[in-house]
Amino acid sequence: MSNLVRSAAKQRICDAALEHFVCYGYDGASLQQIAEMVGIRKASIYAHFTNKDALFLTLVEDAIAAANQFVDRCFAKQQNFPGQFYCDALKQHYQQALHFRFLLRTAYVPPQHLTQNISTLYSKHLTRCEQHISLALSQHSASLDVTYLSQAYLGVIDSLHIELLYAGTADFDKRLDAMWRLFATALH
Amino acid sequence: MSNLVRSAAKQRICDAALEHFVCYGYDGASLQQIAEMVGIRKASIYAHFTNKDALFLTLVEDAIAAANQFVDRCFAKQQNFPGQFYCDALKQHYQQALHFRFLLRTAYVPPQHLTQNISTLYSKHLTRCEQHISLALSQHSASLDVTYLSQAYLGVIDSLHIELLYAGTADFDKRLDAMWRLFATALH
Amino acid sequence: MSNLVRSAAKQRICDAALEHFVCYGYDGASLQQIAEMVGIRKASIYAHFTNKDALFLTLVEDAIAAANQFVDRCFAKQQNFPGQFYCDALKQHYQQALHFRFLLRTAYVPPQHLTQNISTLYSKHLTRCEQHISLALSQHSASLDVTYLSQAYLGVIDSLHIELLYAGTADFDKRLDAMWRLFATALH
Amino acid sequence: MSNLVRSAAKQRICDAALEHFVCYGYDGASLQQIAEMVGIRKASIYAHFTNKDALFLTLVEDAIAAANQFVDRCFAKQQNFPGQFYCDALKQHYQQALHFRFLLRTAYVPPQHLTQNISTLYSKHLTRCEQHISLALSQHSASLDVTYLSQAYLGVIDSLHIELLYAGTADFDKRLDAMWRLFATALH
DNA sequence: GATGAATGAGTGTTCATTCAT
DNA sequence: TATGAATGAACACTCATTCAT
Repeated sequence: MSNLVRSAAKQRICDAALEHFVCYGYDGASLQQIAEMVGIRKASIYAHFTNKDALFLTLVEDAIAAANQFVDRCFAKQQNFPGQFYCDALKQHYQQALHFRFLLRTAYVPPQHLTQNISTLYSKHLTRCEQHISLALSQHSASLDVTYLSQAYLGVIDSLHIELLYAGTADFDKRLDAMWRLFATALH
Repeated sequence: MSNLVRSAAKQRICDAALEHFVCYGYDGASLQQIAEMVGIRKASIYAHFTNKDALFLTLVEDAIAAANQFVDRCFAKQQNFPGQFYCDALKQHYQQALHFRFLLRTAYVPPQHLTQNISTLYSKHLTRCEQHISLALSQHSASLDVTYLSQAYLGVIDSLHIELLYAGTADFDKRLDAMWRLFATALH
Repeated sequence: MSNLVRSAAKQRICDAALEHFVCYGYDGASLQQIAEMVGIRKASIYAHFTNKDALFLTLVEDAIAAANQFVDRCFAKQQNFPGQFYCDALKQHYQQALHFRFLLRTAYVPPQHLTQNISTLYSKHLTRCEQHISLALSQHSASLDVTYLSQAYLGVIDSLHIELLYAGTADFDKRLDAMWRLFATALH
Repeated sequence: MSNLVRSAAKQRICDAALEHFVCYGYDGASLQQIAEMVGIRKASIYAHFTNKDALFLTLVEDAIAAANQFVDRCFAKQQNFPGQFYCDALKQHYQQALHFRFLLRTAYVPPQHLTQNISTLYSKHLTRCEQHISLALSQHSASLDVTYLSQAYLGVIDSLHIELLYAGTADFDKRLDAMWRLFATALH
């Protein structure tokens, strides 16, 4: 949001850092190794970010922004059932979007000293998801219990997220089928 | 499994370490601080555990064992619907059992170099959960689609876990109501 | 001496650096912070000074020049007793002239690798002070032991300097009264 | 005061650090170089001191304690004039006692962030000096203006200190003669 | 079983300085 | 004249681990 334009060098640092943080988490990550991935010296990172926290939080903000865009795009599509497109798109999204993997592990298990910041950012994303599903449900059928179903949908989403986070895409389809069948049943 | 009996000193280290790991995770934790919590010197930890990994994995095994006991006990109870007791007990369990919090964050976001070990241990717990719910479902009604509902139940559980991990117990009841209503609907 | 005229930017750097060095000393000072005070980038300092040493020594020279001017002006005044005006003016001078504070701490405790340079510069100032007081003493009364009293006067000055350096102006009057009474007694 | 006994290794660190700090000051000093002087690794210093500040402040406390002992011993001696022995002993003390050199530069020009601590410690030493000279003066002659002469004596001391700090022992005798003659004159 | 002392490797971070622009 | 980016060197400090006692 703040940095619409990012220098090539800065972006390369972000890309490398994202990959590294996905792998090792905040505490397990090392600026030295990130610098090596980029092909620069560790000190050069500080020409672009004031410290490790700033770099990490930049990635969090990026990931949140991308997550917002993703959910917006999914709910903008024409779909048979409320929220179906998002669920169906999750698997491919997880495989392609590194920042999504980053966001999952970071939102659920943030570094202790950044818990507050990250929670504030992520909760906004959750609210946006809730608004999307609420609207879609109310448009789908006037007789639905929107409050209950919205909560249930968010629970379904979390369930799919965890499947990806814990097991990757291997058994995702099975989980998706089960959870969606659960949700679709409740829609009738 | 290996240590049925544990010296008082060793147990005190485990207790402190558990609390510390829950707070900071494997990489963010420091043996120095754990020793301080116990009131011993850092080097003394090595009189009980060969290294940080061994201490951590001991806690993982403890947590898994406790999780197994917990799920066993829950499914041993008389219950109206399959798996209902476990869901209802989660909130209090989370508040009381530190090893449960530990297990959640550790299973979903393990330290990179222990991913394999932890996954192996946790997947056995998952299998046990699956067996419990499968049995309960088949005993509840012969006409149920056990395979589907078991998967759905595991998804529901994950959803509740994440609610606890991310938001604690604050909004847990809302999530529990929604997810259980979803599941109960599918039982009919 | 070298730069009779100084660009506005260069002078602003000098002003900020002086304040910063007064506060933190050579080793404790950071060009980064000095640049921030001026509102420029760190690299821009190098458009005006070849390095940190050059900047620092420029300030030393400035401070010495100002100290010379100050002692010259003081001894040019009509005064009841030799050197009295300088002593009386010290307190206000310390409060107003940052370069005086800078000179005190720098002359007495210089950075190790510049000790020689600074000592050379400052000793010239000391000699000038000695000449002033010697002349004033010999003009005051032909019967005075000028050599002894000059040395004593320099000692009195150092004593007042240290009072300012260590305790600021809080208890300066008390020290000034005592030292001047000592010196005045010796004049009779 | 707190550590009556100090392990040999810890004392060797103190000795090396004292010498290094005398030479380079707090900000100019490096734990790496101190460790090299001792013949240990940098990290080993932290087995004895929690950080650089703690090491430095230990030396300050040592130096203050030694300064207190020194002034006590000097004023315990039989002397012709109040405070004469201390003044006469300063030169040799400066040559022999590294902690005295350390105390001079540290008390007059302390590292910014420790100014408060050091000032508190040093001012107690100043008070002790003042009490010594006050007592000696009042015992020397009932007709003396003890308040004025005590202040003057402290000024004389500062003057001698600065001579040592700035010029070492080279011209000390000249300064001592002049200042003491000044003070002795005032005693009559 | 516990610890004081030590250490090699590593941390994030700051430093003064350079250089192409 | 100014600066964005980079860098080698150094910084204080923490890490898990070892070992003699």
